[in-house]
Amino acid sequence: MEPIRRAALVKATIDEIGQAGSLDVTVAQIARRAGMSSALAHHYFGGKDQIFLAAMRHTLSLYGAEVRGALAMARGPRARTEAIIRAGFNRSNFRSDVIAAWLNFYVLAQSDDQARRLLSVYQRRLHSNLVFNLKPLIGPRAGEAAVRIAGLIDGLYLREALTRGASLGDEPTRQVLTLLDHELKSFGKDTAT
Amino acid sequence: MEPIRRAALVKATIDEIGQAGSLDVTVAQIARRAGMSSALAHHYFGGKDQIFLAAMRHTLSLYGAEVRGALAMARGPRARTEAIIRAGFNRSNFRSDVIAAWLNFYVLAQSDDQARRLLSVYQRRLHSNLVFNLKPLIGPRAGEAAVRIAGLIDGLYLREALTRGASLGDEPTRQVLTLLDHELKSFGKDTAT
DNA sequence: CGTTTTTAATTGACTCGTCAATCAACAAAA
DNA sequence: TTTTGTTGATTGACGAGTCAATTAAAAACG
Repeated sequence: MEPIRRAALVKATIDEIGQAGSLDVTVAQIARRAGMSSALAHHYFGGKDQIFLAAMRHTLSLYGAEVRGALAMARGPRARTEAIIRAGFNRSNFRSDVIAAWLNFYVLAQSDDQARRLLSVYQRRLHSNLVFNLKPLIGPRAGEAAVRIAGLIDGLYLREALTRGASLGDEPTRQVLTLLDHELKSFGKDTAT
Repeated sequence: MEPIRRAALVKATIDEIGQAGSLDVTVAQIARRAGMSSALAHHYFGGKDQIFLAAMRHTLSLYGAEVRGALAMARGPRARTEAIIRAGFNRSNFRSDVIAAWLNFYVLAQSDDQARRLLSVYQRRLHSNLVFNLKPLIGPRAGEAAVRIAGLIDGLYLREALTRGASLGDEPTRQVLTLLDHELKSFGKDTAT
């Protein structure tokens, strides 16, 4: 029973946060949505914070899986870089519950050490994935280029996530791919330090 | 008295949110920090939400003033673009209370219409400031370039804001300026479409 | 100028609701 | 009968918002 209940609670937590837009949801709401009493939620998770963290971990691990999946499909460094970029702007990342999870994750990361560590794991993974695939293309400039590409992914995701109604799909992806082209073309031009 | 009290409450709200990292602060806490009773806070603002919105507006208007100030100092489109970029990474924007304000602002913008509108005003202002100054430099490509520059500003700000300890100052600025160089240099290269 | 009336500022005490967490008790499987 | 799953009821604390009552300032009046 335990794993089933835990999974149901995690799912319910994500849904509830998505609907509220914030972490301001009660254990009772979560438990009700998961079809059990609030006492049981406490029994399995110990407290509200732990439920939240489990839900965050779950959302992040889904994103990680997506990136890994996209990477597995692509052949060659250029295609793999593109795959990483496209994964970030997948439709699934713009479901309102996923958006809510990320934004509240950022808020939480200010004060909660576990959240910050979790976040930095995913940031580092994105960065090193980019560097690994950019290196064969542009060599030592891969590091800096990766910072820009990752930054642009984050920034455009944020804008897109907060602009209701105007989400026309792959415009952000196009923008990042254009940046990628810039980075590739300008390779070797001014190698001054 | 009224304007003084309102200002004190706004200030106290920003400080309190900064310390908590979230909007999870009580009216009583805010009022105490502002040196008055919670009843008075309700008297002047009507409710918690309105206090929050006033605090957000205040933070955002400070940022707006900063950008305007930086713009006034700069001569020529290139320098003005640079000024906008530098303003975004000003030390003042990385005070913990300002970071907290922005992150919680994003969270609020998901569900609160006033917050979303306020946010989009500032996004549009940034965008049109960039376009206006990029146009003399790169013509019709200014629009797309502005999206990328603004996106990178947002993304790198986010990273920097959430990376405690590793804030070494002007690295994000450098990255965005490098992007700006890319955008300027690649003008006219592939004018396809 | 002194007195009365009006208005603004201010609060302590209170209401009503909510919520996290606990626990004792019940059910059901092993 | 021991372990696991489950809940209703309860507790203790806290918090937003209200209100009647108090003081202080200002305006109107004679």
